[in-house]
Formats: sequence, C-alpha cells, structure tokens
Amino acid sequence: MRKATHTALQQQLEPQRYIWKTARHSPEPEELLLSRQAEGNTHTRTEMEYEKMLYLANGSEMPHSPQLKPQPFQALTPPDQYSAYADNFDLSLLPQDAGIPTTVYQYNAPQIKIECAWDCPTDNQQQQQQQPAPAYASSGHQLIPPPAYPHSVYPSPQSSPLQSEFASFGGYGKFHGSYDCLSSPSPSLDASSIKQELHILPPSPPESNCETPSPRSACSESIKAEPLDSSDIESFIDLNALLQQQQHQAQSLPDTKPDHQLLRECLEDTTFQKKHNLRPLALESFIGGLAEVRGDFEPVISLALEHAKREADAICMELQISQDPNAWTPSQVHAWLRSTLAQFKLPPAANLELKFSEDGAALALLSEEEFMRRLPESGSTLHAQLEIWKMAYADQPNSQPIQQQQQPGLDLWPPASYPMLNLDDFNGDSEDEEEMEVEAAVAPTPTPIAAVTAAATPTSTPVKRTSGGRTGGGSHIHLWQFLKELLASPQVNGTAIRWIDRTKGIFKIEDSVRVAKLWGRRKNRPAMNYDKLSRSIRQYYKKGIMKKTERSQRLVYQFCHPYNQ
DNA sequence: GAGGAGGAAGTAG
DNA sequence: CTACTTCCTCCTC
Repeated sequence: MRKATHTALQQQLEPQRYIWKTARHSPEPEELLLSRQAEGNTHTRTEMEYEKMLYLANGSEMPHSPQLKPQPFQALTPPDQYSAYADNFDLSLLPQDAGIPTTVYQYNAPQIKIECAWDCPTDNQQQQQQQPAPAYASSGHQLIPPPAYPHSVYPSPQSSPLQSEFASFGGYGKFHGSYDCLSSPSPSLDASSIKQELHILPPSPPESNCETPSPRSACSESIKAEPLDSSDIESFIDLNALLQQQQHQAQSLPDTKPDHQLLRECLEDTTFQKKHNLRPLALESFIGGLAEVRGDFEPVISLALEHAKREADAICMELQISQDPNAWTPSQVHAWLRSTLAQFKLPPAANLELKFSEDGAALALLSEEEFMRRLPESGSTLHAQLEIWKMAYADQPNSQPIQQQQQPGLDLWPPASYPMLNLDDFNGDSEDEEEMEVEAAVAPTPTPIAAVTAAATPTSTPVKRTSGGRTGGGSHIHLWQFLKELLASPQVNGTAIRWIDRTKGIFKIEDSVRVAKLWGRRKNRPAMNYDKLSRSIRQYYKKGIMKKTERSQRLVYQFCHPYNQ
C-alpha cells in the first residue's frame, strides 16, 4: 500500500522538469528549455515538500503517515516527519471580499472567491455570509489565488512538449481535476504563475508580454515552470483541491454541514507560521519585484543545467556517444533520437534513418519547425531535448568542440574564435523569436573543421585564435565572421542573406534590416542599423577582407581571398 | 528614399 | 592599436 502510493507519487512527479519556453507565437525570445528529472531516491527538500503538498491537497494518504485522514482536523497533524505539512497554510491565502487585487494582470476577482469558483450551492454562500467573519478575513494579507490552468490549455503530452512538460510538473498537472470546475468566463492569471514567469522570463520588450491574443490572459500564454523553492511551495497550496475534497466529504456525510469547517480550522491554525518563521507572500513580490526576481534566474538555470547534464551523462554512457551533439555521427544521432523518443514515451518514428540523415552538427542546426515537419508528433520534444543537450554541453567549463568530419552543407567558417552559446543570449531583450532562433542556432554551433583548417594552414585564414572556442557571448566576433555564420546557416536565417556565387565569395544581403539587427544584438549594439553595418563592411575594402563586386549591385558584397574560402 | 562611398571622430577591448 | 561604431556628406539608382 505504502509502496504503491509512493510509486504513484513518483509517477506524478516524474518526469519533473523545469521548462521555460516562449510560446511560438509570442514575440518573446527564442525558447529556452531546461529540463530536469527527479529521481525517486534523490528528492531535494523542495521535492519532498512538494510531495507533501500533493498529499495534503489531494487529501490522499501520505506514505509515512497512514493515520492521516482528511478529518477531523487533528488528524492532519500526525506526529511524523510530514506533520508540518498541514501547517503549510497561510491564512492570507484565503479570499476575502475586501482587498482583493483586481487591477494587475486582469485579475478576475470572482474566480478567486471560493464559493463562486467552486460552484458551491447557493445556500453555502449565504451560510458563509451569515457566519461571523473568520479570522483570516481580517488578516490584511494579500490574496494568493489558486492556480488556474484548465485542462484544455494542456491537452496532451504529445500536443506540445512544453505544455506537456509543464503539465507533467506535478504542481500543475496533477491538479487538473480541481480546476476543471473552474468556469470563469473571463481570463485570469494566478499570482503564482505570475511569479514563476517573473522568475524565469528573460527581459522582454515592453510590449512583448501581452501582444498575443489569447482566450486566457495573454501573459499567461508564456507561462514558464521553474523549480520551486520552499517559499514558493508554501504559497502554492491548492485551496481549491482542499475545498473540493471537503465538498466530497460533505456529500458522503450528509450530516456534516458543508460550511468548510475543516478548511477553516486548517487555515486558522497558524502554528506553522510560528514554527517555520513564515511570512505571508505579498503580491508586491510578484508585481514589483521583477528586478529582484530576475536575480534568481541564473541559479535556477544552473540547477536545471546541472540536472540536464547528469541526465545527459547517463544517456551518453548508455549510448556510448559524446556529450556534444555536434560530435555525433548519423548513427549516433539515430540512437539518441530513439532513446529520447523512448524516454518521453513518444511514438517510435518510422524511417528514422531516412528522416534524419544528418550528423550531430547538422542536427543541431535544424529548427524546431524542421523537427516537427519530419516528426509531427515528437519533433518539438526532440528539438527541445536537443537544445537542452546543447546548452548542457556548452555550459561545461571544459567543453571543447570535438573535431569531426566536414559535412557538405556547412561552411568552413568562421575559424576557431566562434562564440559558444551563452545564456546571456537569452537575457537580452528580444522582439523577434525567429531572430533569437538564428542566434541560438548559429552562435552555439562551433565549426571545429575550421579550427582544423586553420591549424593545418595557418596562413590561409588570418584570424586570431582564441582558446576554448568561447568568447564570452560573441561580442568579439568580427563582422565578416558573423556574416559567414549567417551564410552558413541558410536553414536558420532564411533569406536574410544568401550566397550569390559561393566560389567567388559573392553574397547578397536580402534583408538588410534583419541582418543589421542580428549583428547589433550579437555585438550588444541596440542602435545598430544597416547604415552602420554597411560602413563596417566598407571598412573591409581597405583591409582586403572584402571588395566591391565587379558590377556594382545593391546589397551585394564579395569576400576577398582567402576569406571567400 | 534607400543604399553606396568615404571622411572623421569616438569607443571598447 | 584594432575593429568597429557613430555621424556625417555626397552621390547614384
């Protein structure tokens, strides 16, 4: 019994991943996905506490406290190690008619009123009104509304890996039943999710957050999950689930008055606050604390990356492949794809070898759209996982590009001073996720062939070499190198820039604005435009890096030898 | 008007 | 010092 319960819990929690990704239609930066799988016997404190909340919120029996029963209230505080869970209620979490914030994020006050949101009988409402105001009503604390993620938003694990992973993160996904009865006609956004988003989101352009129309709050479209720390968990108790549980009890026990007595008793008990020195979670921390919250971003990434690395290490050992996706051979790519499909219980792909003939380096350059085109059901998940692997590898301090065979579609350039993907890329403001995709796909892709070439023929490419292939975010990249990057990744940058005569090094900038913006972002020059970029290009005339084309054409430039190699 | 060419001064590593 | 960046004027298409 106890084992079975615990197994069920593990199933709930696993895979427990931390995902943050911008919705595809959002103007937010390109997706940044990090995942993490919790291991049953290595639960962190946060996970343990979260488990407890699951038990408490669902009214189910906790594995270590068989005597725990939904009622009476005293039973909620068994003398076992989980006993403190019943204390994890903050009275301020309760709704109150006065002081409900209604302005920010289009907060929908009626939805957070327990009686309304839970479709309780009218007499219950009347009863509530007639009863003396409970203690919490005068607490003056900010209200933390319950999570409001309707099922329909996360339809199935396959429909969107982000959504599914988000849903699989126990705190949201396992409370669906509780939220199904929410039928608010207007959008809402719970404060917990707001804080999560603030925690996770890179800085966004001012208008980017709410541009996208949505049946729910536009802001909530880009909800991100994150590893919750203990304070977050304590603010995350599902009152709705608890209330629903009590409703069920009321139905099964007709003699019991449906007056939420149990809940009230639970919530009036403040011993946990004293015991754990807890403070109510103020709404200001959600709304006004953006700057502070962002400060927590990097540790979260580090934590998630750490787990991603561990996960990747295990799979690398199992598959006998490099940790660097760029080093994979086609057969290793297939092995990784199959392993990932199995890991996520995705349908096995037929003709995998035919659909993915690339080696790892080429695979790493594929866009999510391309993955989804080849594997509609699982492409997005595979792409997301690959991004995680790339990030995990790029984050390794000693990660070195592994030399590999040259592949036909890839350019030899730029040489070894290529920047690796840097998390800073995701922190800058971004208004075009496609551009971020270009950067994410181009920047992190080392071209070790070039390093080999440069080493073999040191005079062939007059480029300074830097150690480790990392240049701290790409600010040291030369313009001609950057242009070669773009030219080498046509599948990513599309028609912004293209070769006219590859052998002569003649290329054309088709979208000058876009190229300039990409260049400006890479160099952290927000004011960059094509005028300036072209001036820099013209400086290359003197330096012998570029030259005017024989027949002058607009937006057409030519690399000099040996830069046109 | 957009883009090309180039001078000149400023900036950051 | 280098490699841009920024600003500018003039010219061409």
